[in-house]
Amino acid sequence: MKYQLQHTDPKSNARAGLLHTDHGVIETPIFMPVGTLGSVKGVQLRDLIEQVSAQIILGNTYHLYLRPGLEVLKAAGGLHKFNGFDKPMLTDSGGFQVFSLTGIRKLTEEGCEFRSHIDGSKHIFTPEKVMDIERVIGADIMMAFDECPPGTASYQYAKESMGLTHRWLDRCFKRFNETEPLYGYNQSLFPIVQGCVYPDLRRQSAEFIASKEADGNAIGGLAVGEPAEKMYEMIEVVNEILPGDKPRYLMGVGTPVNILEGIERGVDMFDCVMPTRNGRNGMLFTKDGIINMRNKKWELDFSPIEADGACELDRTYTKAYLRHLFHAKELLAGQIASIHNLAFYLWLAQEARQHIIAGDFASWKAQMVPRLSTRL
RNA sequence: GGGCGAAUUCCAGAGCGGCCAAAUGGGGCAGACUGUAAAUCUGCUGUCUUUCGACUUCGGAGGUUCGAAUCCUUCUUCGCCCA
Repeated sequence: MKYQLQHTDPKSNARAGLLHTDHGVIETPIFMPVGTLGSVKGVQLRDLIEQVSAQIILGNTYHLYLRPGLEVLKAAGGLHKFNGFDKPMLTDSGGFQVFSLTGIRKLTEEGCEFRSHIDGSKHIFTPEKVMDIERVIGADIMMAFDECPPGTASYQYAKESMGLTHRWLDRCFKRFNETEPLYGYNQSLFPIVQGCVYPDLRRQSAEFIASKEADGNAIGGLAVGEPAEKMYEMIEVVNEILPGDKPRYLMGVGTPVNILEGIERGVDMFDCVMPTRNGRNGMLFTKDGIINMRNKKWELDFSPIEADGACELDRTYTKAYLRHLFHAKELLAGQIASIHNLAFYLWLAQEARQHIIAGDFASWKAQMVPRLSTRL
Protein backbone atom coordinates (compact mmCIF):
# COMPACT_ATOMS: atom_id res chain seq x y z
CA MET A 1 0.00 0.00 0.00
CA LYS A 2 1.25 3.42 -0.90
CA TYR A 3 0.01 6.90 -0.02
CA GLN A 4 0.63 9.62 -2.52
CA LEU A 5 0.19 13.18 -1.25
CA GLN A 6 -1.12 15.38 -4.04
CA HIS A 7 -2.03 18.78 -2.63
CA THR A 8 -1.88 20.57 0.68
CA ASP A 9 -4.20 23.41 1.48
CA PRO A 10 -2.22 26.66 1.94
CA LYS A 11 -4.38 27.88 4.85
CA SER A 12 -4.87 24.67 6.81
CA ASN A 13 -3.61 21.13 7.21
CA ALA A 14 -6.13 19.79 4.73
CA ARG A 15 -4.66 17.58 2.07
CA ALA A 16 -5.66 15.60 -0.99
CA GLY A 17 -4.01 12.35 -1.89
CA LEU A 18 -4.28 8.92 -3.40
CA LEU A 19 -4.08 5.68 -1.49
CA HIS A 20 -3.02 2.79 -3.67
CA THR A 21 -4.14 -0.69 -2.67
CA ASP A 22 -4.24 -4.02 -4.44
CA HIS A 23 -7.98 -3.54 -4.89
CA GLY A 24 -7.68 -0.10 -6.43
CA VAL A 25 -6.95 3.52 -5.69
CA ILE A 26 -8.77 5.56 -3.04
CA GLU A 27 -9.05 9.30 -3.48
CA THR A 28 -8.62 11.08 -0.17
CA PRO A 29 -10.12 12.66 1.82
CA ILE A 30 -12.57 9.77 1.78
CA PHE A 31 -15.61 8.64 3.68
CA MET A 32 -15.91 4.89 4.13
CA PRO A 33 -19.41 3.41 4.50
CA VAL A 34 -19.72 0.98 7.39
CA GLY A 35 -20.70 -2.57 6.53
CA THR A 36 -20.30 -4.27 9.87
CA LEU A 37 -21.54 -7.69 8.85
CA GLY A 38 -20.08 -7.49 5.39
CA SER A 39 -23.05 -5.54 4.14
CA VAL A 40 -23.76 -1.83 4.19
CA LYS A 41 -27.18 -2.06 5.78
CA GLY A 42 -29.99 -1.57 3.34
CA VAL A 43 -27.76 -0.86 0.34
CA GLN A 44 -27.21 -3.41 -2.38
CA LEU A 45 -23.91 -3.63 -4.19
CA ARG A 46 -25.11 -1.99 -7.38
CA ASP A 47 -26.35 1.09 -5.51
CA LEU A 48 -23.23 1.17 -3.37
CA ILE A 49 -21.20 1.53 -6.54
CA GLU A 50 -23.48 3.44 -8.91
CA GLN A 51 -25.39 5.76 -6.56
CA VAL A 52 -23.06 6.09 -3.59
CA SER A 53 -19.76 5.80 -5.47
CA ALA A 54 -18.19 4.01 -2.51
CA GLN A 55 -14.46 3.55 -2.91
CA ILE A 56 -13.86 1.51 0.23
CA ILE A 57 -16.11 -0.01 2.88
CA LEU A 58 -15.67 -1.38 6.38
CA GLY A 59 -16.31 -4.74 7.90
CA ASN A 60 -16.11 -5.74 11.54
CA THR A 61 -13.92 -8.46 12.94
CA TYR A 62 -16.01 -9.23 16.00
CA HIS A 63 -19.28 -9.43 14.09
CA LEU A 64 -17.96 -11.41 11.13
CA TYR A 65 -16.15 -13.78 13.45
CA LEU A 66 -19.42 -14.58 15.22
CA ARG A 67 -21.41 -14.72 11.99
CA PRO A 68 -20.91 -16.20 9.43
CA GLY A 69 -17.72 -17.37 11.16
CA LEU A 70 -14.20 -18.08 9.96
CA GLU A 71 -14.96 -21.37 8.23
CA VAL A 72 -17.38 -19.72 5.85
CA LEU A 73 -15.16 -16.71 5.21
CA LYS A 74 -12.18 -18.91 4.53
CA ALA A 75 -14.18 -21.19 2.25
CA ALA A 76 -15.49 -18.14 0.40
CA GLY A 77 -11.95 -16.97 -0.21
CA GLY A 78 -12.20 -13.88 1.97
CA LEU A 79 -14.73 -11.13 2.42
CA HIS A 80 -14.26 -9.57 -1.03
CA LYS A 81 -15.27 -12.80 -2.69
CA PHE A 82 -18.01 -13.40 -0.14
CA ASN A 83 -19.85 -10.10 -0.51
CA GLY A 84 -18.85 -9.32 -4.08
CA PHE A 85 -17.30 -5.92 -3.34
CA ASP A 86 -14.02 -5.98 -5.24
CA LYS A 87 -12.82 -2.56 -4.16
CA PRO A 88 -10.75 -1.91 -1.04
CA MET A 89 -12.05 -2.92 2.36
CA LEU A 90 -11.02 -2.22 5.91
CA THR A 91 -11.83 -4.27 8.98
CA ASP A 92 -12.25 -2.80 12.40
CA SER A 93 -10.72 -5.03 15.01
CA GLY A 94 -13.45 -5.39 17.57
CA GLY A 95 -11.84 -2.75 19.74
CA PHE A 96 -14.97 -0.67 19.53
CA GLN A 97 -16.99 -3.63 20.75
CA VAL A 98 -14.72 -3.73 23.80
CA PHE A 99 -16.16 -0.27 24.40
CA SER A 100 -19.78 -0.79 23.38
CA LEU A 101 -20.33 -4.25 24.85
CA THR A 102 -19.46 -3.13 28.38
CA GLY A 103 -21.14 -5.54 30.72
CA ILE A 104 -20.68 -8.68 28.66
CA ARG A 105 -16.93 -8.49 28.43
CA LYS A 106 -13.89 -8.76 30.70
CA LEU A 107 -10.59 -7.03 30.01
CA THR A 108 -7.25 -8.51 30.98
CA GLU A 109 -3.65 -8.01 29.94
CA GLU A 110 -4.00 -11.06 27.74
CA GLY A 111 -7.02 -9.75 25.86
CA CYS A 112 -10.74 -9.38 26.12
CA GLU A 113 -13.20 -12.05 27.06
CA PHE A 114 -16.55 -11.53 25.40
CA ARG A 115 -19.94 -13.07 25.64
CA SER A 116 -21.50 -13.25 22.22
CA HIS A 117 -24.43 -10.85 22.01
CA ILE A 118 -26.10 -13.43 19.81
CA ASP A 119 -26.08 -16.58 21.92
CA GLY A 120 -24.15 -15.69 25.06
CA SER A 121 -21.29 -18.04 24.21
CA LYS A 122 -17.85 -17.17 25.57
CA HIS A 123 -15.01 -15.98 23.32
CA ILE A 124 -11.58 -14.52 23.93
CA PHE A 125 -10.00 -11.91 21.68
CA THR A 126 -6.28 -11.45 22.01
CA PRO A 127 -4.20 -9.25 19.71
CA GLU A 128 -2.83 -12.40 18.09
CA LYS A 129 -6.24 -13.89 17.56
CA VAL A 130 -7.61 -10.68 16.10
CA MET A 131 -4.74 -10.56 13.60
CA ASP A 132 -5.45 -14.15 12.59
CA ILE A 133 -9.13 -13.37 12.12
CA GLU A 134 -8.41 -10.25 10.09
CA ARG A 135 -6.13 -12.33 7.88
CA VAL A 136 -9.02 -14.70 7.24
CA ILE A 137 -11.43 -11.87 6.49
CA GLY A 138 -8.80 -10.50 4.15
CA ALA A 139 -9.47 -6.76 4.18
CA ASP A 140 -6.87 -4.51 2.55
CA ILE A 141 -6.55 -2.59 5.78
CA MET A 142 -6.58 -4.35 9.13
CA MET A 143 -7.00 -2.37 12.33
CA ALA A 144 -5.02 -3.10 15.45
CA PHE A 145 -6.85 -4.46 18.47
CA ASP A 146 -7.25 -1.61 20.95
CA GLU A 147 -9.28 -0.53 23.92
CA CYS A 148 -11.51 2.44 23.25
CA PRO A 149 -12.28 4.11 26.58
CA PRO A 150 -15.26 6.48 26.88
CA GLY A 151 -14.70 10.21 26.39
CA THR A 152 -15.46 10.69 30.06
CA ALA A 153 -12.71 8.37 31.32
CA SER A 154 -10.49 9.64 34.13
CA TYR A 155 -6.87 10.51 33.45
CA GLN A 156 -5.70 7.49 35.38
CA TYR A 157 -7.98 5.12 33.49
CA ALA A 158 -7.11 6.67 30.15
CA LYS A 159 -3.42 6.32 30.89
CA GLU A 160 -3.64 2.67 31.87
CA SER A 161 -5.91 1.93 28.93
CA MET A 162 -3.48 3.59 26.55
CA GLY A 163 -0.64 1.52 27.96
CA LEU A 164 -2.63 -1.65 27.38
CA THR A 165 -3.46 -0.59 23.83
CA HIS A 166 0.24 0.03 23.17
CA ARG A 167 1.29 -3.35 24.54
CA TRP A 168 -1.42 -4.98 22.50
CA LEU A 169 -0.16 -3.08 19.48
CA ASP A 170 3.32 -4.59 19.83
CA ARG A 171 1.71 -8.00 19.90
CA CYS A 172 -0.47 -7.15 16.89
CA PHE A 173 2.55 -6.14 14.83
CA LYS A 174 4.51 -9.18 15.94
CA ARG A 175 1.76 -11.52 14.80
CA PHE A 176 1.06 -9.49 11.69
CA ASN A 177 4.71 -9.71 10.64
CA GLU A 178 4.86 -13.43 11.33
CA THR A 179 1.90 -14.19 9.11
CA GLU A 180 1.10 -13.85 5.44
CA PRO A 181 -2.00 -12.73 3.59
CA LEU A 182 -4.15 -15.72 2.62
CA TYR A 183 -5.55 -14.61 -0.70
CA GLY A 184 -2.70 -13.31 -2.80
CA TYR A 185 -2.96 -9.55 -2.23
CA ASN A 186 -1.37 -7.34 0.39
CA GLN A 187 -2.82 -6.29 3.69
CA SER A 188 -1.75 -3.34 5.81
CA LEU A 189 -2.05 -2.97 9.56
CA PHE A 190 -3.04 0.44 10.95
CA PRO A 191 -2.24 1.20 14.59
CA ILE A 192 -4.58 3.38 16.65
CA VAL A 193 -3.79 6.41 18.79
CA GLN A 194 -5.62 6.55 22.12
CA GLY A 195 -5.32 8.84 25.14
CA CYS A 196 -8.86 10.07 25.60
CA VAL A 197 -9.12 13.87 25.97
CA TYR A 198 -5.69 14.33 27.59
CA PRO A 199 -3.19 16.13 25.35
CA ASP A 200 -0.07 14.69 26.97
CA LEU A 201 -1.42 11.15 26.66
CA ARG A 202 -2.44 11.80 23.07
CA ARG A 203 1.06 13.06 22.28
CA GLN A 204 2.66 10.10 23.96
CA SER A 205 0.38 7.74 22.09
CA ALA A 206 0.92 9.46 18.75
CA GLU A 207 4.70 9.20 19.22
CA PHE A 208 4.42 5.53 19.95
CA ILE A 209 2.12 4.89 16.99
CA ALA A 210 4.32 6.92 14.63
CA SER A 211 7.33 4.86 15.66
CA LYS A 212 5.69 1.79 14.14
CA GLU A 213 6.04 3.28 10.65
CA ALA A 214 2.83 1.68 9.51
CA ASP A 215 1.21 2.22 6.10
CA GLY A 216 -1.39 4.39 7.76
CA ASN A 217 -2.35 5.58 11.22
CA ALA A 218 -5.65 5.87 12.99
CA ILE A 219 -7.01 8.14 15.68
CA GLY A 220 -9.42 6.29 17.92
CA GLY A 221 -11.32 7.03 21.09
CA LEU A 222 -12.98 10.20 19.82
CA ALA A 223 -16.64 11.06 19.40
CA VAL A 224 -17.33 8.79 22.35
CA GLY A 225 -18.95 11.27 24.71
CA GLU A 226 -16.49 14.19 24.82
CA PRO A 227 -17.40 17.67 23.52
CA ALA A 228 -16.71 18.27 19.82
CA GLU A 229 -14.18 21.00 20.67
CA LYS A 230 -12.14 18.49 22.68
CA MET A 231 -12.20 16.15 19.73
CA TYR A 232 -10.89 18.84 17.38
CA GLU A 233 -8.19 19.77 19.87
CA MET A 234 -7.07 16.14 20.14
CA ILE A 235 -6.94 15.78 16.36
CA GLU A 236 -4.65 18.80 16.19
CA VAL A 237 -2.38 17.50 18.91
CA VAL A 238 -2.11 14.08 17.32
CA ASN A 239 -1.73 15.18 13.70
CA GLU A 240 1.27 17.31 14.58
CA ILE A 241 3.03 14.08 15.36
CA LEU A 242 1.60 11.49 12.96
CA PRO A 243 3.69 11.39 9.78
CA GLY A 244 2.39 13.43 6.87
CA ASP A 245 3.45 10.92 4.27
CA LYS A 246 0.97 8.36 5.56
CA PRO A 247 -2.83 8.50 5.57
CA ARG A 248 -4.59 9.45 8.79
CA TYR A 249 -7.84 7.79 9.70
CA LEU A 250 -10.22 9.29 12.25
CA MET A 251 -12.27 6.37 13.46
CA GLY A 252 -16.03 6.51 13.81
CA VAL A 253 -16.46 10.18 12.91
CA GLY A 254 -18.95 11.65 12.30
CA THR A 255 -21.36 14.40 11.37
CA PRO A 256 -20.77 16.27 8.11
CA VAL A 257 -19.35 19.18 10.10
CA ASN A 258 -17.08 16.86 12.13
CA ILE A 259 -15.72 15.56 8.85
CA LEU A 260 -14.91 18.99 7.45
CA GLU A 261 -13.27 19.95 10.73
CA GLY A 262 -11.26 16.75 10.57
CA ILE A 263 -10.21 17.32 6.98
CA GLU A 264 -9.11 20.83 7.85
CA ARG A 265 -6.87 19.36 10.54
CA GLY A 266 -5.24 16.85 8.23
CA VAL A 267 -7.41 13.76 8.44
CA ASP A 268 -7.75 11.68 5.27
CA MET A 269 -10.15 8.88 6.10
CA PHE A 270 -13.43 8.72 7.98
CA ASP A 271 -16.11 6.17 8.74
CA CYS A 272 -19.34 6.45 10.65
CA VAL A 273 -22.65 4.67 11.03
CA MET A 274 -24.57 7.93 11.04
CA PRO A 275 -25.49 8.10 7.35
CA THR A 276 -26.93 4.60 7.45
CA ARG A 277 -28.28 4.29 10.98
CA ASN A 278 -29.69 7.79 11.17
CA GLY A 279 -30.94 7.36 7.64
CA ARG A 280 -32.87 4.27 8.61
CA ASN A 281 -34.30 6.28 11.47
CA GLY A 282 -35.55 9.05 9.22
CA MET A 283 -32.72 11.58 9.24
CA LEU A 284 -31.40 12.94 5.97
CA PHE A 285 -28.21 14.92 5.57
CA THR A 286 -28.14 17.42 2.74
CA LYS A 287 -25.88 20.27 1.71
CA ASP A 288 -28.51 22.68 3.05
CA GLY A 289 -28.90 20.98 6.40
CA ILE A 290 -30.55 18.17 8.28
CA ILE A 291 -34.04 16.90 7.56
CA ASN A 292 -36.15 14.80 9.91
CA MET A 293 -38.06 13.08 7.15
CA ARG A 294 -40.85 11.95 9.49
CA ASN A 295 -41.91 15.48 10.37
CA LYS A 296 -45.37 16.61 9.37
CA LYS A 297 -43.99 19.58 7.45
CA TRP A 298 -43.01 17.31 4.54
CA GLU A 299 -46.44 15.72 4.22
CA LEU A 300 -47.37 17.72 1.13
CA ASP A 301 -43.92 18.64 -0.10
CA PHE A 302 -43.70 17.08 -3.53
CA SER A 303 -40.29 18.53 -4.34
CA PRO A 304 -37.43 16.09 -4.98
CA ILE A 305 -35.57 14.73 -1.96
CA GLU A 306 -32.69 16.98 -3.00
CA ALA A 307 -32.95 18.61 -6.41
CA ASP A 308 -29.20 18.95 -6.87
CA GLY A 309 -28.34 15.94 -4.71
CA ALA A 310 -25.43 13.64 -5.29
CA CYS A 311 -27.35 10.65 -6.57
CA GLU A 312 -30.00 9.87 -9.14
CA LEU A 313 -32.45 8.73 -6.51
CA ASP A 314 -32.57 12.22 -4.99
CA ARG A 315 -34.54 13.25 -8.07
CA THR A 316 -36.48 10.02 -8.46
CA TYR A 317 -38.47 10.41 -5.24
CA THR A 318 -40.21 13.31 -3.52
CA LYS A 319 -40.03 14.31 0.12
CA ALA A 320 -43.74 13.65 0.61
CA TYR A 321 -43.35 10.14 -0.76
CA LEU A 322 -40.29 9.37 1.37
CA ARG A 323 -42.10 10.69 4.43
CA HIS A 324 -45.00 8.41 3.59
CA LEU A 325 -42.62 5.44 3.34
CA PHE A 326 -41.20 6.20 6.79
CA HIS A 327 -44.63 6.50 8.33
CA ALA A 328 -45.75 3.29 6.68
CA LYS A 329 -42.57 1.63 7.96
CA GLU A 330 -41.72 0.51 4.46
CA LEU A 331 -38.28 -1.06 4.11
CA LEU A 332 -37.70 1.12 1.09
CA ALA A 333 -37.65 4.24 3.29
CA GLY A 334 -34.47 3.26 5.09
CA GLN A 335 -32.90 2.09 1.88
CA ILE A 336 -33.51 5.36 0.05
CA ALA A 337 -32.34 7.39 3.06
CA SER A 338 -29.20 5.28 3.46
CA ILE A 339 -28.26 5.60 -0.18
CA HIS A 340 -28.98 9.32 -0.17
CA ASN A 341 -26.95 9.94 3.00
CA LEU A 342 -24.00 7.86 1.86
CA ALA A 343 -23.98 9.53 -1.54
CA PHE A 344 -24.04 12.86 0.24
CA TYR A 345 -21.14 11.91 2.53
CA LEU A 346 -19.10 10.70 -0.42
CA TRP A 347 -19.97 13.86 -2.32
CA LEU A 348 -18.89 15.97 0.65
CA ALA A 349 -15.50 14.27 0.84
CA GLN A 350 -15.01 14.49 -2.90
CA GLU A 351 -16.04 18.14 -2.92
CA ALA A 352 -13.60 18.88 -0.10
CA ARG A 353 -10.92 17.16 -2.15
CA GLN A 354 -11.69 19.27 -5.20
CA HIS A 355 -11.51 22.45 -3.16
CA ILE A 356 -8.21 21.41 -1.60
CA ILE A 357 -6.84 20.81 -5.08
CA ALA A 358 -8.29 24.13 -6.26
CA GLY A 359 -6.76 25.86 -3.25
CA ASP A 360 -9.94 27.36 -1.80
CA PHE A 361 -10.80 24.75 0.79
CA ALA A 362 -10.84 27.17 3.71
CA SER A 363 -13.40 29.56 2.26
CA TRP A 364 -15.53 26.74 0.94
CA LYS A 365 -15.51 25.05 4.35
CA ALA A 366 -16.37 28.30 6.12
CA GLN A 367 -19.51 28.72 4.07
CA MET A 368 -20.49 25.03 4.25
CA VAL A 369 -20.34 24.57 8.04
CA PRO A 370 -23.33 26.77 8.94
CA ARG A 371 -25.36 25.33 6.07
CA LEU A 372 -24.68 21.76 7.08
CA SER A 373 -25.84 22.19 10.66
CA THR A 374 -29.11 23.92 9.74
CA ARG A 375 -32.27 22.13 10.80
CA LEU A 376 -34.66 22.04 7.89
C1' G B 1 -93.13 -8.48 17.64
C1' G B 2 -90.15 -10.91 21.93
C1' G B 3 -85.38 -11.88 24.53
C1' C B 4 -80.29 -10.96 25.51
C1' G B 5 -75.83 -8.13 25.03
C1' A B 6 -73.02 -3.76 23.91
C1' A B 7 -72.08 1.70 23.63
C1' U B 8 -65.14 4.50 27.06
C1' U B 9 -60.65 9.74 25.32
C1' C B 10 -58.18 9.58 17.15
C1' C B 11 -58.82 3.78 16.58
C1' A B 12 -58.98 -0.99 19.13
C1' G B 13 -59.74 -2.11 24.02
C1' A B 14 -59.20 -2.38 29.79
C1' G B 15 -61.78 -0.39 33.80
C1' C B 16 -67.30 -2.21 36.86
C1' G B 17 -68.76 3.00 43.40
C1' G B 18 -63.60 6.82 45.64
C1' C B 19 -56.44 5.08 44.42
C1' C B 20 -59.70 7.56 36.89
C1' A B 21 -58.17 12.37 32.62
C1' A B 22 -59.07 6.83 32.74
C1' A B 23 -54.41 0.48 31.82
C1' U B 24 -52.40 -1.55 27.30
C1' G B 25 -51.65 -1.67 22.05
C1' G B 26 -52.09 1.07 17.56
C1' G B 27 -52.09 5.80 15.32
C1' G B 28 -50.36 10.89 15.64
C1' C B 29 -46.53 14.63 17.10
C1' A B 30 -41.50 15.54 18.46
C1' G B 31 -36.56 14.07 19.92
C1' A B 32 -32.10 10.92 20.17
C1' C B 33 -28.59 8.19 17.28
C1' U B 34 -20.72 9.40 15.73
C1' G B 35 -14.72 2.52 14.59
C1' U B 36 -23.64 -0.56 14.18
C1' A B 37 -26.00 -5.89 20.39
C1' A B 38 -30.14 -0.15 16.69
C1' A B 39 -34.80 -0.56 9.94
C1' U B 40 -33.84 1.08 17.10
C1' C B 41 -34.85 3.79 21.50
C1' U B 42 -37.14 7.99 24.37
C1' G B 43 -40.88 11.70 25.47
C1' C B 44 -45.69 13.81 24.67
C1' U B 45 -50.65 12.72 22.95
C1' G B 46 -58.88 16.02 26.75
C1' U B 47 -58.64 21.75 27.62
C1' C B 48 -56.09 25.83 30.17
C1' U B 49 -51.40 26.72 32.88
C1' U B 50 -44.18 27.36 33.01
C1' U B 51 -45.03 24.38 37.66
C1' C B 52 -48.49 23.48 41.48
C1' G B 53 -53.08 22.95 39.89
C1' A B 54 -57.93 24.12 37.77
C1' C B 55 -61.72 22.71 34.50
C1' U B 56 -64.65 19.50 31.03
C1' U B 57 -65.11 14.10 29.59
C1' C B 58 -66.58 7.61 29.37
C1' G B 59 -73.92 7.26 23.59
C1' G B 60 -78.42 11.13 25.30
C1' A B 61 -81.61 12.60 29.39
C1' G B 62 -82.93 11.95 34.37
C1' G B 63 -82.08 9.64 39.18
C1' U B 64 -79.53 7.04 43.69
C1' U B 65 -75.06 8.37 46.59
C1' C B 66 -70.85 12.39 50.63
C1' G B 67 -68.84 10.58 45.84
C1' A B 68 -70.66 7.48 39.40
C1' A B 69 -67.13 5.65 33.39
C1' U B 70 -68.77 2.12 37.11
C1' C B 71 -75.63 1.39 40.37
C1' C B 72 -81.09 2.52 38.77
C1' U B 73 -84.91 4.46 35.04
C1' U B 74 -85.68 5.82 30.22
C1' C B 75 -84.41 7.08 25.21
C1' U B 76 -81.13 6.32 20.91
C1' U B 77 -77.90 3.32 18.09
C1' C B 78 -75.45 -1.26 17.06
C1' G B 79 -74.88 -6.63 17.50
C1' C B 80 -76.80 -11.66 18.45
C1' C B 81 -80.92 -15.12 19.32
C1' C B 82 -86.28 -16.53 19.03
C1' A B 83 -90.65 -15.53 16.11
